[in-house]
Amino acid sequence: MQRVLIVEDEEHLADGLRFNLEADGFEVETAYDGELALDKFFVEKKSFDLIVLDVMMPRKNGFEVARALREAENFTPILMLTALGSPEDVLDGFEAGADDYLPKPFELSVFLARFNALLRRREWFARENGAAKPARETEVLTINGKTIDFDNLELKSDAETIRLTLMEAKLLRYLIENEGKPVSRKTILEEVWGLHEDTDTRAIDNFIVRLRKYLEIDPTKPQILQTVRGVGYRFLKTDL
Amino acid sequence: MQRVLIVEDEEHLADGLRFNLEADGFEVETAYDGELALDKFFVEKKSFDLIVLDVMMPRKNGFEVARALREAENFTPILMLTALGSPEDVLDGFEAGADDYLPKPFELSVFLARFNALLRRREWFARENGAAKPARETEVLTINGKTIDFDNLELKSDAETIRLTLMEAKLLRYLIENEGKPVSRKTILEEVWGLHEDTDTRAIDNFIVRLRKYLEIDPTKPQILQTVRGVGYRFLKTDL
DNA sequence: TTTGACCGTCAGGGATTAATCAAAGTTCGC
DNA sequence: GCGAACTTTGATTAATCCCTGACGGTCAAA
Repeated sequence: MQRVLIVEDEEHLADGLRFNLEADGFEVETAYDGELALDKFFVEKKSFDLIVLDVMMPRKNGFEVARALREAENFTPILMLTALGSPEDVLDGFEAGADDYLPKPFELSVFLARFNALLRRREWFARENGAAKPARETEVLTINGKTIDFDNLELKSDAETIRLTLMEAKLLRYLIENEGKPVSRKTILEEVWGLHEDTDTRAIDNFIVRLRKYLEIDPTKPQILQTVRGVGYRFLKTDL
Repeated sequence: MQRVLIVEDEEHLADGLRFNLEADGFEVETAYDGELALDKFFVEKKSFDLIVLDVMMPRKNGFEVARALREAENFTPILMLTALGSPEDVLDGFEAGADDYLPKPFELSVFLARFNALLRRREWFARENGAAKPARETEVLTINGKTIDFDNLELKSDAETIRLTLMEAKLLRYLIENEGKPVSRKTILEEVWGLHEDTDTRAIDNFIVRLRKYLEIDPTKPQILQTVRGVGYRFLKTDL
């Protein structure tokens, strides 16, 4: 169970947040001013997964609390909560060590979204750091007995394995993503080549020819990479 | 140097952000729509420390890009940037996998604060976790009759024993860990050399040449350490 | 059937990227 | 500091991609 500390002097708001977070399965503690908050860490030696921290409080404000924690090498994620919404205040918050800064009043749903985003960031960093590298999601598609593997930039059949070049892969990938839908030459140039100018080129045709040789049973009778005259091309998945 | 990807179709805004981030010492790449952004990851095999992601873009919007990345187990922090500021839109953004959500128009200073907060979060998690690295399994691999022994940095065949240098071993191990998958030069420089800058160097090539001489039956026709033009290299295990 | 727009195809060249190798630089132990 | 082992640089050569542009074929409307 994840542990959360709410530091907020408005009891009503603190209780409201506690209620909602507990409903979501969090273990919640509250502190009604900055001094009490710091005591949780430095006197009671507690630790939390996240701190919800108000700025304007008696005795020690949120900025001071955040700074004190960071100075003490405590890097618990902080979601700062305050009525001060000017850019200067926001900057102060981040500068003090906040991870997010949410001006009051706020929608509960938005609060929860930001709250959860902060928590999930930890999970994600942990996964990124590769402790567990689960089986690689190989993004594959099979056409005419050929397996398209964008992860490895290759196209395998029983007989052979063809290596796709960068442009081949980009184009094919784009067409597949728009499967069934005709895509105009102009759009392809923009999306795949990044060309926004209106150039007359046979470049696309060339790649289509090559991709057809790779994929089609009979390249002269395209089933999968169809020409849509006057428009462009379309990828059509006939089987699986 | 930290690497940032800006995905934004308004060229003016993208250029402005690039200018400011580069001034702060970041290495910036831009993509002008969602498709091009995904290509950076899935085709060019690049990696970034942070993504600045616009929502409203042609062809593939920011929500879709974010979802696609998270589904592919890519957990690069995302700072979402958009004109859509209603609570529903914010929720959509976080639900798609964003780490922060900043409505346009925004003050540059606020953008930079949130941007930096996201990056520093990684540092902080790393510090929290100490140096918890998973124990390395001593795996022995045999290629073309040569046994690779990373423990002793040796490469044994019947005839001889080749001693691997540190860099040779690091590079080889990294390629083997990504067996079958092309790894970009940039990624190799980051993961093996620890260089985050964009240097033009032939250092990798040199080691590839050497490793090929060690491992390949015919170094002029690489079977195991293949070149993937425009991307980098890939280790391919042909037999056991 | 004619006509013009559109598409398929291919050879060749330009541009980019990689391989190679020698030489210089770096690091480390002694 | 010296020398050996290791790594990187830089210039040159080689490879490969991708685009250009021409030509011929095909399609559909008049």
